Amino acid sequence: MTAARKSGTADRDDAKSASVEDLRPNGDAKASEAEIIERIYAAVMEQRLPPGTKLSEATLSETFGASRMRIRRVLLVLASREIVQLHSNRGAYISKPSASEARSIFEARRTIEPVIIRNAVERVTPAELATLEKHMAEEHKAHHQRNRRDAIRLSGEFHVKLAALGDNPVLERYVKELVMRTSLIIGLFGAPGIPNCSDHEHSELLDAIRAGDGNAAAEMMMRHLSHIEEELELTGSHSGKVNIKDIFGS
Amino acid sequence: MTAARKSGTADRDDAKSASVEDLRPNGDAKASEAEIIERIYAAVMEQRLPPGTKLSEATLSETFGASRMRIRRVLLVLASREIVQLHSNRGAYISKPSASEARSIFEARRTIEPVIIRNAVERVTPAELATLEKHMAEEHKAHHQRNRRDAIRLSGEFHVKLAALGDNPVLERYVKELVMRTSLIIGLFGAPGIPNCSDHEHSELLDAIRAGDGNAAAEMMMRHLSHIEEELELTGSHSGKVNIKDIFGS
DNA sequence: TAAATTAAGATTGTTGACAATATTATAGGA
DNA sequence: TCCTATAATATTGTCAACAATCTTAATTTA
Repeated sequence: MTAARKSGTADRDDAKSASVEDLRPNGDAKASEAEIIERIYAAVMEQRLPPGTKLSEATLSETFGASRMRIRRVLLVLASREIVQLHSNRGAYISKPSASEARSIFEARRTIEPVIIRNAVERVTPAELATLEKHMAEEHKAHHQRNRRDAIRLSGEFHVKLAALGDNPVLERYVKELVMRTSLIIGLFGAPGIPNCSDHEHSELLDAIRAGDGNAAAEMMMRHLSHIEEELELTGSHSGKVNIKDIFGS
Repeated sequence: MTAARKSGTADRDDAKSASVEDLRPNGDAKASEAEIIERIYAAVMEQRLPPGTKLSEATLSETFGASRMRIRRVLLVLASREIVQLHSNRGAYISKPSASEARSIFEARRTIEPVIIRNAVERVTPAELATLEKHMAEEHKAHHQRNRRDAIRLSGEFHVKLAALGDNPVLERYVKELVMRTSLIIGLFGAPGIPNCSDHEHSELLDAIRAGDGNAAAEMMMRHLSHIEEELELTGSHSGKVNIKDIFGS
């Protein structure tokens, strides 16, 4: 398995350093299907499972103490959410969104999230706002401590938590999926050093919500998402090179 | 099975008249997984499978000549799209969206579809426009011939075909799912006689596209979706009565 | 008669073994 | 030495039988 790195094709195989065992230090207790999905979600959000990582049934089965059939179902669900890609007779791999898909995903987010935050402004309770503020504090902390993993995860979760306040389960689900896929995109197209989602902008979003200004909040969200996209390198040429640097450069 | 109708609880059990065999006159040739899903999609779109219909594995297995395992996978995919609902140990049923879910779905459509049609206006080719016009002619015809099933299906498909022109596979997929669920909503909350999606408004949408006026198209789409929602009876009280009348009243 | 209990039947959930395919390792030839 | 062909291994796909659960029918009891 280690020898596979030597081939320098660069387009096809990467993300072989990461393995499924990274899902947790020791996972042996049998987990429910939803729990397994949630753990894989978390691993993707923290970029512990980079795009292209193979998820073999046997390994997952061991890791989670679940039968192969159950793993199979999990993989099918993840595939239907476009988090993993199923290759016939070849197994399941963490999705590698193309630059084109990335653009579609960001357009989708710019379409949906401003509407959600506008609803959230109207409906948010002081308690919910406090929760968001607490979340942002953690985010800030992780960012300053150079805790990359937590920072990435929390940054994404902020959008998911916000979406939960929009009182629309349908759009909420879409945002959750899109945030997840954005995490993959950042792994593929994000510059290594640069923070992908500045918590300062999250702070401004909260300001607008606190002020009860739906329009400002929606506009800020739009800008925020555009900024994230702009910091990526979606210019067609490379397709799977950047993240290799990322892996070795950290 | 026929005796089950006698119970008059009205909230729980309905849609027992429709059965899985309605999926096609005679389906025996073995179909691929995607084909099975597509056929069930079509049946839902034409309201041949009303909300609440049970999809038993054995019957589906026979109907499509597929093994039970394959049927199981199909049902899982449909469940992940929220077209069917899986009850543990009790089987799969065509989803019955609540009034609240219905409102969320329409809000989602009003969020997404105007953006898509705006993109479509910019990109549409004469050939694609001709296809849409042809589609609308069929729709018109079915409507005038009082061909309820085709009218319903074509009306939904119009939105799906339009979404395909938006050059955003992500949003396109969401629209497809939402249109499907809208079909279920109309089955549950739609008034029996009234047409649910006047083809005249589709015609106006095409006019705006033809004129290259993105704003007008987007606004028209917004109005159109609002009209569809307004023609439903989403006022909380009833939950599964209207469609019984629908079934018997036609 | 109606409600509750029990038994029979049908449906779903799960397991393990087997078949088909892909991947890797080995051997042979230019 | 490098490339090709072949064999061995590992992984995924499928099936059929079994277990668990729910639904329905029959039976009993108040």
